[in-house]
Amino acid sequence: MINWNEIETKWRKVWNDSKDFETNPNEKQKKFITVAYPYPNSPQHIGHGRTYTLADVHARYYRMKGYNVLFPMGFHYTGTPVLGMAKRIQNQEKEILDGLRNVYHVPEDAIKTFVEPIKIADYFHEEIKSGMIEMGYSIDWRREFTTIVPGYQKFIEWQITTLKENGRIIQGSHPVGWCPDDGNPVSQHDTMGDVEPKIDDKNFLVKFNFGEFIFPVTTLRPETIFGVTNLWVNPNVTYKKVQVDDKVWICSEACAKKISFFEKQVEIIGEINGNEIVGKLAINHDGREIPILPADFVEPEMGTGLVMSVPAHAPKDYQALMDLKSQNHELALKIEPIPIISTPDYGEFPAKEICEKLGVSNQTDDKLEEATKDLYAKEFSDGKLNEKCSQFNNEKVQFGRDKVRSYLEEKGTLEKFPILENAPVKCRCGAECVVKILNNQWFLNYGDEEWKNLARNCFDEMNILPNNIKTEFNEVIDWLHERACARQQGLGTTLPWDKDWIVESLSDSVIYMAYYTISRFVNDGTVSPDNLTKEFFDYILLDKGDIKLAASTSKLAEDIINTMKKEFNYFYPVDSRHSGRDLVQNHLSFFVLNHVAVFEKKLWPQEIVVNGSVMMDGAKMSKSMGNIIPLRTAIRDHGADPIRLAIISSAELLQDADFNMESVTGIQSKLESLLEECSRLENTPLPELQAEDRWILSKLQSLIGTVTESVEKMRLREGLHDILFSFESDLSWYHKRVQAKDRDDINGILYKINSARVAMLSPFAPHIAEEMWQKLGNNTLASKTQWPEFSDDNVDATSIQSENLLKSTIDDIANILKVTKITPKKIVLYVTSDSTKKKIYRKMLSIMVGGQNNMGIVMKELLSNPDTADAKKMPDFVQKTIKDLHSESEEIKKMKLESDNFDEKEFLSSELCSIGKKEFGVDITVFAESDSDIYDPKGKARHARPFKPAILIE
RNA sequence: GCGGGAGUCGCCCAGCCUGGUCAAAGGCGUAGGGUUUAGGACCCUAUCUCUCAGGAGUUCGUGGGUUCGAAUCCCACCUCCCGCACCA
Repeated sequence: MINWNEIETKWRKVWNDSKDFETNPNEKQKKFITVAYPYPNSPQHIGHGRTYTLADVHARYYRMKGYNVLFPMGFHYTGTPVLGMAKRIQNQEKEILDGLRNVYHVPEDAIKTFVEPIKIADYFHEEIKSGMIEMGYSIDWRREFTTIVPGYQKFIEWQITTLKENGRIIQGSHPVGWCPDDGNPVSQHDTMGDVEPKIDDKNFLVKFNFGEFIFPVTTLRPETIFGVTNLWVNPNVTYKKVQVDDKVWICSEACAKKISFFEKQVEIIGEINGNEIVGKLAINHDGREIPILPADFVEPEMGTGLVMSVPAHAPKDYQALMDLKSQNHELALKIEPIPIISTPDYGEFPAKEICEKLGVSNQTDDKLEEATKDLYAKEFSDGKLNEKCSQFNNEKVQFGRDKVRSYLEEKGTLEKFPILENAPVKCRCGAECVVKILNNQWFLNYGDEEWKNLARNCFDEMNILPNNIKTEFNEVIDWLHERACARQQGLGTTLPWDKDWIVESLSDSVIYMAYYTISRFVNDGTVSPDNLTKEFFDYILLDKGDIKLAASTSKLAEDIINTMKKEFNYFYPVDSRHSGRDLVQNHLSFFVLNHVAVFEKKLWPQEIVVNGSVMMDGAKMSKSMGNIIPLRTAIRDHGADPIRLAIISSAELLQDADFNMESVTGIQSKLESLLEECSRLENTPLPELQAEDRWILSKLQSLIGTVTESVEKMRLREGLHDILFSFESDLSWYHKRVQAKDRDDINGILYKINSARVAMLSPFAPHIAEEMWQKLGNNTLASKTQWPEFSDDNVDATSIQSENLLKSTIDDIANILKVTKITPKKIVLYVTSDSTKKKIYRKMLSIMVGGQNNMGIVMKELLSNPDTADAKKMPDFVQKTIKDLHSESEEIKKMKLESDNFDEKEFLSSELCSIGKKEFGVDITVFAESDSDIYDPKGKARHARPFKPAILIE
């Protein structure tokens, strides 16, 4: 049994002592690899470990390739979650305390300090950092920071100011979930049951004129304004007369309350009964008179408590109208639905059709919900507005809706009426949350086409791994619009020009990688945060202004400024940014958008690597399921390397990785046996190479080639599999061959093979690879050795073909034995020696190497050449050979064509006899077709073809 | 609705990017054998169908297409999973 922790601690100390991962600029080419930093409100679990592990493998690989690799890390303190946690801890809420004690195993005296939000972040910061160190991540810790240290805040102030100066920030209003009691915005962490308040801002308020009053209704479908036949009011409800700014609205009391949060002056000044309104007329946007009718389905809590009626397209409206008609309601009898949308699968009156189809009985029928949902979806996706919609005639509903919306907005008859989609949402204080429209909010104007185009430009030239996620990025860029970049609470940096606001957490984490390049100077005291002025950053990061200005405002010596500037210029741009796929829609896209908004093109990011999440035994990890394994626990129990490999080997980049114990133990035993093997091997000279030696060394070359390619493309699962598992089958064939010959001189060859394997394993499993490397007798570090180079020269084409011949011949013999079920007494092989056949074979190779395999064409070619014209006499041979070659890969065909003919008879007699005897227990004799002493009682010899010996078994 | 991903030989899952070496790796299960006092663990062999000479047939969600050739490329359809914001 390996003591993983002991080995790992040992090698971590060696790395640490030699400061291998502390990276400063030098004459070598650089790679700047970064991962999205963690938010420290819980310990990291195996899932978090994935992104960091992938990035670490990447970093370690490039280090071995000879690059000067910078792999830094920071901690994202910005935001509100720890605030909510602290509040809950202060309230002694059992749920969170239990979680801290039982799931996260936080010591009691630490929990006591958690009433202070920063203490929570500090605790988990250290916890996460320790885990990263224990995982063996090759991070330059000298550059570490949190996002609330003064230096970083200076940087963020500079960033946000620069964005504002560049015209990227605008001001406007937007809706948030809001606790009326606390007077604060609420997010997931502030609500009971941790529900995210979801705001539907596709809901609109449309105003009708009603005498001196406004008669407001809400709708999700503003385009249906053209099909309104009447309005609905609940006759049993007492409505309020409400002074809203300079107008008086009639609406429900609930509505009055809602709009009071929409930045309006709201005052209830009177009452009016629903039935008082019934039968009266209101005026729509273009002056048409619309009668007001009674309906029971109208709920005062919904919207404004008033409804507009579009009976042609809204099943509820249709049914309510029918109900009234059946009561011979005088006004209702005069009303006919006005169809305004034509939809393929429906006739003129879709609402009527669907109500009749579902057999709706009256306006309180539950089936109406389904009918409404179906019809809305169908009309949205397939419907077109008709001529009743005047200038919007022929627009598809999905586009027309927005046009109608802005048309009405301009007329002043429509405004936004955002609602809480998942209401009721309760704040932790117990109050029911509402939607509040915040005015004067600051936005990053991601909707700006010119900005989007810069981002598209950047994406086009960037390497995105895996490549198929590129379309998703394009989608996100298309779809992004203004995004709030400031909040009123939480940790972070205040807006320099508006101290009421704090820079929002997703906006202060977009170009901070630049800060890594200079943070070590702040950390070691060379400069203090006060020195980091706007002019200083302008000069260092944007090459704006000049050294004199930077020096005078920052009060720093010019040579210090120049050193820092050089360091930034050396490491920037970011060569690779790693992150989980959940950040595609926000962080990674913002990362690009902000880079293109701040930096010139040569400093734009070069690559993004996106990975999927981690499942636990096939299930999603979650606290409630109790299947979260803290990373540090896992390291302690199983070792860092086995966990790294289990994460890497279970899925390709974008797929969800499944973590399970079997794979961990499987990997442990694999590593253990490799370690044992390494301990047995010594660096002895290579023996004189035999066929199988040349073959396995060729295979090693292709292993190096494929693993290198895999790692370059971050297909780490594939690469790791090739190193650890796929190559095993080649090795076992090699051992079979060697054993059949009773050889004991292969130590040097195995040493060479395993040295390459261990070196390639090093980025994946760095600790155990060092141990193996040492056991192989090296006194250098595996992590500092050169990545094995693929070399074409070491690929022996002949040995690959001959080994294939050997295997296929053995397969053929086994196949015959299986089918015939005879017990062999004697096996005889006949190889072709016919020079005509060989000539034809080579000629066919040359014809077929381009992909040609049409019998007619091949034959024509053969006959046109006098050397191979004899093919006419052996069409059977030609046909079978086409089949043989047809199933060979292009690569092998080329190899065969390029290499000289080798002597099949000699090879098979010397190589097949030993291994064949072992396999089948009888002697194998090999004849050439033309041998004078040939033993061929059944006339099999003539069937022999190149690389396809004829076989006789007795 | 919009967007993304997936559907493979009893099950899980690779292969698809870069078409031919694919009846298709690996694991599980199943069957036979070995080892073991027994159990377990381990090792070997077999595992789509047919076939007493290395062969043939039918398979990779469904239906088309491109190609000499398709699990792999293109189109359509069906089914399942995930994300849709001011939150890290």
